[in-house]
Amino acid sequence: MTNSTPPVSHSIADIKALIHRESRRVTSYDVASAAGVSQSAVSRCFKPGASVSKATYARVMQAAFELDYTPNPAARSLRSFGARRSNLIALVACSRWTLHNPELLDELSHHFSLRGMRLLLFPLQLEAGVAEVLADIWQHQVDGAVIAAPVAEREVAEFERRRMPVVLFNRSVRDRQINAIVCDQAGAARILVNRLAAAGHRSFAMIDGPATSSIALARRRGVTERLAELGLAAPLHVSGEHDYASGARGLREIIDKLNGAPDAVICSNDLTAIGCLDTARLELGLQVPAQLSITGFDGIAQGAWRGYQLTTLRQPVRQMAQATADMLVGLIASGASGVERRVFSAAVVEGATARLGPAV
Amino acid sequence: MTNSTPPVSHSIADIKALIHRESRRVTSYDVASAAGVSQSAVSRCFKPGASVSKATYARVMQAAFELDYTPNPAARSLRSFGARRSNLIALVACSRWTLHNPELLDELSHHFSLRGMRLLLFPLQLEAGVAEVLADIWQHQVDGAVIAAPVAEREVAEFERRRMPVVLFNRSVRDRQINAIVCDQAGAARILVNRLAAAGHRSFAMIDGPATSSIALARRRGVTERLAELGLAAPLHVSGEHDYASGARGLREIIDKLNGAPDAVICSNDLTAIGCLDTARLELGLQVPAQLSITGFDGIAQGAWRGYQLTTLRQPVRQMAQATADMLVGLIASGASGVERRVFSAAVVEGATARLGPAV
DNA sequence: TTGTATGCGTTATCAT
DNA sequence: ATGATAACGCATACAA
Repeated sequence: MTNSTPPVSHSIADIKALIHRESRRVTSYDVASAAGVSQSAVSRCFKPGASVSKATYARVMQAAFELDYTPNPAARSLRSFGARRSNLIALVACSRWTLHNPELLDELSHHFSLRGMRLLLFPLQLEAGVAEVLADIWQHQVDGAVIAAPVAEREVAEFERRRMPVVLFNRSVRDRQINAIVCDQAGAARILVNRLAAAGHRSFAMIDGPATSSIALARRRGVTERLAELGLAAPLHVSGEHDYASGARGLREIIDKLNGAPDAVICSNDLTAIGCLDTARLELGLQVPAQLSITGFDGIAQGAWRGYQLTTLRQPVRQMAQATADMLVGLIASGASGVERRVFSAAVVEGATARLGPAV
Repeated sequence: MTNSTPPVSHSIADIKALIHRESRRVTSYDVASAAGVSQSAVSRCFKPGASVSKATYARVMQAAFELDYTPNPAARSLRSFGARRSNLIALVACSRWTLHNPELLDELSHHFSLRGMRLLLFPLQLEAGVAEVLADIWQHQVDGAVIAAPVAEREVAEFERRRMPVVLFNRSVRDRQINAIVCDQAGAARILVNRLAAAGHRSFAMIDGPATSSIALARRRGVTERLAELGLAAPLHVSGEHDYASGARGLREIIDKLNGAPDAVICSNDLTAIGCLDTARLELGLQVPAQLSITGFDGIAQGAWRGYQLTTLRQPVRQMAQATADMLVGLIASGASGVERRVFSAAVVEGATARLGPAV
């Protein structure tokens, strides 16, 4: 009895040489040839739960390993109709918000990773609209999208027409119900105003965020409405861009217009608040919070730095990110179209830059 | 005379209905049918520089627009041999470094966008290796990869075998030449030491970065070697993780071990330096830079905040990011395998947290 | 369990 | 300039 190789199989070396000569990638046919089986057998070995004999499976996997074979996802997604998933999620976000919230990107990619999906980045200029990247998103055949940027009703309709699942992160669209994970900005703002008012603050100023930001809008609305309800004077609004410089510029403008400092400056985000705080203490020599209370929104890491201990409203970013991943993955898996909106609450971080009264 | 439709073309509405009924995506055949041309004609209209008549082009594009047609990239990449591009770039990076460098992500995605490529995120735990995401990278058929994380020689070999272009960002691999964009960390460290020594500092301590970080290693090496060359005592090294807390912990450990403050603490990055600075001033009541000089590395935005004005070494991140995109796109386009290494220099940011002598 | 044959949507080649 | 047709690599229905 002599040793014999399987009838049709070629040697690994020969196949590698062939592939190299033709300068192409390894295909399932190559693996089949190396393992002495048919191409469909190889395909089955890579499909979880297919019916393959132990022996065949072992031979195929061995050959696949030696040839560095990976199924071509393009061909795979081309073939299977229902399952043509790219496992790609588009993340459309304004650089500012996303990048100054390391936690967000971190947590989002983590939770999507756990489900075998990866984030494809579509960064926008500060508060630019998603319109400019829409075409690109279609091109890349993503399975779904997370949008943390201003969206118009028209654009949401586009996603719907193409049946692409979308979850809005901390954004909303006028006149349209859409899946979203949000933090109750207005509610948080109201609580903040309550506690500032309870501590005796009477004159307020606010450094706003970008005009196109629905987050900034909601924060402003919450502040303004609650102050009115409490019978306090409307706050002085100055514009800002949610960055450090806006805080410095904003405070100077406020003091200029009021001919002095108000009791409290509510900043539309933490970065602005930090800029405001530095200017108040270091440039204007104001005692914070003794002479002037300064608050932010977000709860970014820098706010907790020893020199700041910013009084702010912390959004549960990690939970929100997880909820976003959960929701989007669910939508992709089920193909469902029911609209859901999950609202999280911000928590007051007492910090040391504002005098706060007791919670009501 | 009755109204008549063109011979072969069907109405947009009919086609849309058909597609909806069969619950599938729009294909070039649909567009062809709507425009009354062949499928090849449609294909040509989407290929830049193909020969199509004005009239045909217009009709096809109109139909494509009305049907929301986008060429299927899977099918496209399946067919074209040389040009089977996914237009995807893998960005493998440690969350810490990437996320605390908004500029990096910003600039990288910007420059790749200009060339029609998008970043696919493969974030790693702090200083984890790329091994764990390798399989995922192959799966996604990216055109190339930017790696800003620790890589082993073995892993680089994998990329080479699969002929996937790679550019290392601010990293290097032992015993292997590989395309890279780097900043001369050791050189920068030497310059820093020169200027600190010139200002009279004699006793040095250093808060290191993660042991696996080649950046941290290079910085430490530069500091140590230059101090030795100048005949000064070796610095006290304490470990750190390139974060804010490490700076605070590190300084306490240094003072504990030395029974007092050294002349200068060189921190392995800005975040650490800021933590160190806050602790020195606010917890220990030290005068910086009068009693103690503190320096960082990187040149992050927060270091320039009014309260810090950190003395540091600024890496030209934007230029480096652009160079990275240039190099990787070049490698992908040419298929070349020549190894290139572009080295940038860091610039001293004088700041206000260290006494510096004149540049030599 | 295994192999054969077919189609996914596109681009490229070749006629016309 | 345009249309027919052959791949591309894989998954699957079906036959064996």
